[in-house]
Amino acid sequence: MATIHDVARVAGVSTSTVSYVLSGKRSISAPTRARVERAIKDLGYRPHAGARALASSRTNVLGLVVPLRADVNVAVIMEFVRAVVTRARTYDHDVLVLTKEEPSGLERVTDGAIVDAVIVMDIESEDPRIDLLTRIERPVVLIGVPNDARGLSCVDFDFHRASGLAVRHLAELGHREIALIGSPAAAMERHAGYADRVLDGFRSAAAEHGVAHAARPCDPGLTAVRECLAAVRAELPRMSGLVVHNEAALPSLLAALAEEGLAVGRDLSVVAIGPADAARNLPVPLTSVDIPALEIGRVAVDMVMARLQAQEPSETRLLSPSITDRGSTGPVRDPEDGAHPLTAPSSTPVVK
Amino acid sequence: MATIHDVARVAGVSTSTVSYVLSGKRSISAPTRARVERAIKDLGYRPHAGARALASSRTNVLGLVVPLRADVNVAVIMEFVRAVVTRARTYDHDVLVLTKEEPSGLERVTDGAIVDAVIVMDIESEDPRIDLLTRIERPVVLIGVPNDARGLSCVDFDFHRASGLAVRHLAELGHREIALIGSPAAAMERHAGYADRVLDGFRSAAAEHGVAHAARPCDPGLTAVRECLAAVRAELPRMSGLVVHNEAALPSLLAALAEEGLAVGRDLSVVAIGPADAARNLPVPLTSVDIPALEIGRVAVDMVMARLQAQEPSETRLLSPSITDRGSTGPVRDPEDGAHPLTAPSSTPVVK
DNA sequence: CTGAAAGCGCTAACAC
DNA sequence: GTGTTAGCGCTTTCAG
Repeated sequence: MATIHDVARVAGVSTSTVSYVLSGKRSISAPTRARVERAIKDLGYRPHAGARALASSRTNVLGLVVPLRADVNVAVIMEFVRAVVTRARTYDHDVLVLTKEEPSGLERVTDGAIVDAVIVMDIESEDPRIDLLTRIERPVVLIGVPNDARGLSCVDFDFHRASGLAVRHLAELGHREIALIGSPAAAMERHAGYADRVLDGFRSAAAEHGVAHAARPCDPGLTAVRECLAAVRAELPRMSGLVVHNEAALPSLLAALAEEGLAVGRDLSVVAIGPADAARNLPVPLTSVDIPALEIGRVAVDMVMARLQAQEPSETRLLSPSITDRGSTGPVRDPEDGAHPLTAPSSTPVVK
Repeated sequence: MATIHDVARVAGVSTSTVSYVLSGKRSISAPTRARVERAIKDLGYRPHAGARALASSRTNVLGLVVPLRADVNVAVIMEFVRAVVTRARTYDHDVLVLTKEEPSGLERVTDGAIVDAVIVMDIESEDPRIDLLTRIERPVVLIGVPNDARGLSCVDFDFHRASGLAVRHLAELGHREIALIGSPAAAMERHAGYADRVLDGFRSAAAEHGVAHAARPCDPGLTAVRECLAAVRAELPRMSGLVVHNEAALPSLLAALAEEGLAVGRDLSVVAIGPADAARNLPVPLTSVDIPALEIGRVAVDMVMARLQAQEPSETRLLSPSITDRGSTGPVRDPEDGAHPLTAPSSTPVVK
């Protein structure tokens, strides 16, 4: 590989001139610049990343801590990664992936000057890594908001308002008894972060709109979903609207409802909270509050890069939710209009 | 941050001794080693990655090219990434993610000495990147097998035998008319790689076992699935077994079959080809030929590391398929036993 | 507007 | 078994 010396020789200038042409940190006369650029092109020169990192203490690499064992969310995580990698490239940075599972991966890459800054995904309310993160002397941005951020910057989707929005949507359609089908119990306990906030938002919005409500965690299997529905109905006999924050359980939920002969959008309204394509690629497309993973990843990179270029105060940014109607919700059915869904299957037969 | 000089000073040795303690490339007396290790710990010393890379021309970073826009497969891709990152750590390497979409990401990181070697996912039969890859003067391992590997090493799941195995399973249960529900048409054309091989394996195994067969690409929606089933039945009126190589369409497929009142495993046998948890977390768990993404990723790293440590000849490794019975297949039903599924719904009513 | 040269922190000959 | 030292390729003062 050609070095900066080769370029300098071919262009008939000094190595520092080549360096400055590359960095733009001092003005270069047009003809000189042209000769240097010519030489660079001719030689196919690329600066050696290690040498550059050594001399400048900048690696142009961002560390991204990813929860690779995440039970649910695979799709969302991929979106984040995609967004972060793509956005990082616009700042001429690459992305090094660290697993949440490697105990001291963060210290390793920050102390070893492997990365310039870090983005940490999947932050829990009482995340045990916060302490360590505050000690890192490099820009850090969290995707997720812990209870006490200790001066670290965060970005996240506003899950509280997201479930509130779902509730309002149902309430405005006249639904008076609605339920939240949440993440699997295990995830709910662990990821207290967004699971908690979805639950809070659900409850306060339901109270605000004066609708009766119940919430249940749920596993992805059909049996679990059936049990979950039964439990909900025991509490809310006239339940007519569902908010589902559980990507993996959606197929089983739709199957369970179909079994009962309930037409989604007519007999029962369903709003999902999750990535848009999880809601789209189902037997019945679902109205949903889409998690803007791309946007979150983009913002995370912007924040971390801003802090790499200048000393900025820490901040927390919450992205606003919006709802996309895909037809799985509708006005509550007038009870006079026919038997109650729970009592007897609706008029839409399932067997054709 | 402490440097190797600080360590040397504190331990009362020369920097080279510290370096050799770290690398183990020459023998060090026990007491010296102990003093050095003590100093390293006390100072919290970590070698500077850039300096090390500059001096040794090894970065301890692997490049992984990921298809971030992949239409299907998100789960499989995440598994690969997880496997690669985890395995790379056992060789003290980190992983830098590149997108398949960045035009010359590979040259950039290899020419710039950002990575030591590369693993490239999602290889197509006539992959346009092959040419470029052969030009890289670093170890390269492909996940996927192109028609002409031009001396590059490859790992992949044996998709040909995988669908063959699915067919054999159905044939042995007595099914005489079976169909393949494949990837979306778009993916089938693009990813010619595994999609083609699944199709080939399906056809030759069907011919070998003397069963009538048909194959169709399919999109994930319910409408698309219904049309696909109808098309298949037009060709194979007594179709009783399905091989599905399309993760995203599974929920809709199960919904469509339920609509018709067909009980999976009884009235119709279904074998999926895909990641295990896609087959597990469905309303009806599916018997499937599981794609061993973890194993593939692991092997890819092993292969690339072997080539980093020594000059090895190129090779292609195909991982053997095996089938996991989750109850979605069963003996073909005796036609005398009742009306044919297509003619009239089976005896299992759907509305309860 | 350009050049010379001093490091950046580490590795690996080359000594002994 | 250990120390000395010459780079690795680049950035960035310091000079002009």
